[in-house]
Amino acid sequence: MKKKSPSTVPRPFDATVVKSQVTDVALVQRRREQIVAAAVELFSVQGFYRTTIQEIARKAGVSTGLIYQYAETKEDVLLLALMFVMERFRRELESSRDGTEPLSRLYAALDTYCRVVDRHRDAAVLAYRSTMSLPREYREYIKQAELATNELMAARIRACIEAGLFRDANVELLTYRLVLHAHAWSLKYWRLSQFATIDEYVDEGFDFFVHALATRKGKIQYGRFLASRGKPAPEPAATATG
Amino acid sequence: MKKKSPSTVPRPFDATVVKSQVTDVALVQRRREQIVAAAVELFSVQGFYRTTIQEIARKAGVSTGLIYQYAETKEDVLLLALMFVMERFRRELESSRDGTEPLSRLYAALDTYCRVVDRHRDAAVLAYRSTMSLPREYREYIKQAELATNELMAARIRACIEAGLFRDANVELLTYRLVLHAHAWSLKYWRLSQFATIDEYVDEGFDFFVHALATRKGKIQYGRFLASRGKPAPEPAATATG
Amino acid sequence: MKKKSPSTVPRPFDATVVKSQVTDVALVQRRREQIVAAAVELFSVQGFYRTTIQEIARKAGVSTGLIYQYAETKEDVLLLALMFVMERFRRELESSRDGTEPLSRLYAALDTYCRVVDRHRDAAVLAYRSTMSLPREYREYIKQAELATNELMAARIRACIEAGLFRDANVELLTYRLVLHAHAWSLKYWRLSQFATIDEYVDEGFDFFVHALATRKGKIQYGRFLASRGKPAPEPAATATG
Amino acid sequence: MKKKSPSTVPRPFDATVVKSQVTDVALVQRRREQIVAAAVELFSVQGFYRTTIQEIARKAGVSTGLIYQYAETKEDVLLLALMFVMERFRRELESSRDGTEPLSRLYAALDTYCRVVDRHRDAAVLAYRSTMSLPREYREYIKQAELATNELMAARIRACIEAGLFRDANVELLTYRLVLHAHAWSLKYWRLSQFATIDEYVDEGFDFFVHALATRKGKIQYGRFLASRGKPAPEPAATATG
DNA sequence: AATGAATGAGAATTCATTCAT
DNA sequence: GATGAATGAATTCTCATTCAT
Repeated sequence: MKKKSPSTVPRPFDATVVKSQVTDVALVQRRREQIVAAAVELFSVQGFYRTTIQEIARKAGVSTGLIYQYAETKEDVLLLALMFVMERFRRELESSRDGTEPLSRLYAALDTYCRVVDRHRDAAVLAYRSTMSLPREYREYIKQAELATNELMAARIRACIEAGLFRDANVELLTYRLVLHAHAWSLKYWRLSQFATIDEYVDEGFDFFVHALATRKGKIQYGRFLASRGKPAPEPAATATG
Repeated sequence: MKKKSPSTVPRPFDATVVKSQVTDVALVQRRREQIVAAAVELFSVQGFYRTTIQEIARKAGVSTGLIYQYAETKEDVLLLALMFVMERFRRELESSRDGTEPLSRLYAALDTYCRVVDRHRDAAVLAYRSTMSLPREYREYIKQAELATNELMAARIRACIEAGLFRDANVELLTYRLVLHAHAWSLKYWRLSQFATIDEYVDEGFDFFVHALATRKGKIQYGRFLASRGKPAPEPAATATG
Repeated sequence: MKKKSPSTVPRPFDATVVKSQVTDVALVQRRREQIVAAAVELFSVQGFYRTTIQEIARKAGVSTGLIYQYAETKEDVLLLALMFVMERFRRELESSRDGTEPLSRLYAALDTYCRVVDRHRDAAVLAYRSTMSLPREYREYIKQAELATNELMAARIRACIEAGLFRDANVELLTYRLVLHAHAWSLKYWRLSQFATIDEYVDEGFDFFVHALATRKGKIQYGRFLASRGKPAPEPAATATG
Repeated sequence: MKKKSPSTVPRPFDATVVKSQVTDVALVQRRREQIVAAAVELFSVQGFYRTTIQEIARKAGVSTGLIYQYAETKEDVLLLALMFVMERFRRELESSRDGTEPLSRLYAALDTYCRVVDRHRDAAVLAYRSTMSLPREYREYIKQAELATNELMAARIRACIEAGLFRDANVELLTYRLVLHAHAWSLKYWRLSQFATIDEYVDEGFDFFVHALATRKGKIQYGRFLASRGKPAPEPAATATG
């Protein structure tokens, strides 16, 4: 899923941590995509343990034996599936449209994250449910991948603080606040979707976040941001503080 | 765990939805406690599928056959275990010390919730990981139980709004915000615990929440609240808005 | 197969080295006999790897699962089978009729050994073929059992030397000479049986052994021994030396 | 390994009984040597069933597909391996230095045999362990090869008898006695090597054999033989008969 | 001729569930 | 009511063999 790094330390999303008996790199890539696509779908719907290798093979249109040429154990397939899911999240997040204004850039990140989660709700839940099914050592890869993804969000929060839009606070905790806002959409979709569309959910979350953190300067900027989106401008709470 | 309800609609935490071959109510209660205690521990550590009925029996000090006198399937045991966990959460939450000032009461609820989660981190994660292992019909029970518990939190948020301390907002979404703040402590403990103690985590979360929602009146009240706890009073953000 | 020894060091033929999930000692004994009887027959005819647990179960008249209640792995079943075979050899050897004259006693031992091997030729070959299929640690048990059995033979050789009937020599090597004489009957039965009956094979082997080792006194005694069996007395070779 | 015989009855060591898809005789010879060398080593160490065709291919530096161009089944590879082992034994035995004195010639044969076995202990054991893994029809080839090899030993025993050095006896049984003496060194190496070096083992075996069979003339000759080797001349037992 | 990816039948092992005692 | 031995369907993983390139 990534070209082999010359470094010997496996990086997040580096699928080479799973050994393959097949040597042709391009083929490995292609076959694993095939297998993982089937696996993600089945794992997401049925869970890891209720899904058999036979089912994955059938859905992927290959033989059971073939799967074991590209992964050593069923847990390996899970790891590849989780890596694939997280890699997709990170890639889509990375490509989120990039303005220059810190507040818009943060909004864009949250918006993208929530929409990716919304589009792949099953897959997002999968990560929560199945990490425990991995061998302990594999879980570290997943954690590293999570941290790497979080960093994309953290950088934008930091930019807001540095621009004097947000008061100083623990960026790590703030990051998890936003990340979990996105995740929660999949984890508690059955309930949250009764009260908000994904659009509203994103806006509400961002609004809440800004209200809690914005400096005076930040609030002004937020007003402009809302106006630029054709929104009713300064929110009640903002005025309540004035 | 509750006397049988005459109604045919099972209520949250009503363990009678799981059928038992044994008729003696008190005995059923006692035996199930024994079984569930073992199950919760094993499920929490190993997950549902990695845990066998034989193991549960051994740890509970009973025979495998006995378990099937008090539950019809392994999934039943999981349901009982999850109900037990959620019931414990609800009970502890219900008993959280009850002042009269709405802000303190809300703080107390969040504080209690976070501490229960902290004390039973494995069990808290269990609910996230294992719900999918339940038959679809059983999941409804769990959702109902979750909603019932959430209501305890929702009521206190509502009180703050009604007292004019918080601006008006969607209480359901706000509730999940606080609930997930508590849950996140177990879900992401490996990371969050690097940046905060449980004490700090609770305070930071509450502070964030109040900042985002408090009216002018609410802010004043919050200042008093902090003072009463011997805290440096108005937080930076509060002053930033002044 | 033996009552549990109070000692913690497992002794040869001590079947308790194989763990059983069933606790009832008598039942374990009975079931294992059932399983091992089937296993020995199948292993002997088809070899270890060509025999499946399913086949053993079917022939033993039990379910496949049951076998795994009494042995942890297929290799365990092999160990039990080999132990059973060696134990039977040792038991039959131990009970070989016991005269007082050293030479007759040695003859009786060789005779018994060869006849046991003859009666269970397949089983005897099994020990040679299948020891390598055992985990390395298990092979030690088999070696110990072999040594324990050999000792029965060694003692009788030693008695002949002490009685001045045999010249002094390395008893260990001599023991293997006789033991292999017996084993060879099963290993090379296809050929040896073309040239001798089991009766002739035993006599020829003993005669050869005595000729190679007997002192003058030993030869006289051997003549008496042959006479007592109604044999033509002093053999050609004996006279050839006179 | 031999030119094809016009006869339809395959002769021992005739590798053409195994069909090859490749027609170039020299190439078949070369490739099979490559494959068999790897196979013998792996079979010897791990046994037939624990060794995979893939492993053999890897060790031989060829592809798995190639092996199936030179052998039709895995059993074919085993047959080739066993033939190779026995052929090597026979060849080395055949080339054992050839004096004129019958006793020395017999000694040379035993000595050579034991040393070949010692040098290739694993391979020697392989023949015992794996013959059963062959299809019934193939076992005949192995038996024929064994007989052909034995004949080299038998001829020398016969020479001793014809020279009046040994008393008359069943040459077939005597041959197996010597052959098994050599084989035992590999079969029971773990024990025998505790009591003798290979040098001592050969001498002890020959001495035992001569003592059991030598006529008066043979004993004199044996004394000379020992002297020629710088040994203490007539052994105790020899004098005991004088 | 050589390669090595693909196949799929087969085997060991597990474990929820039953049931005779 | 309690026990725990027995069952056998289900699942993961292996590997001899084939075949397109």
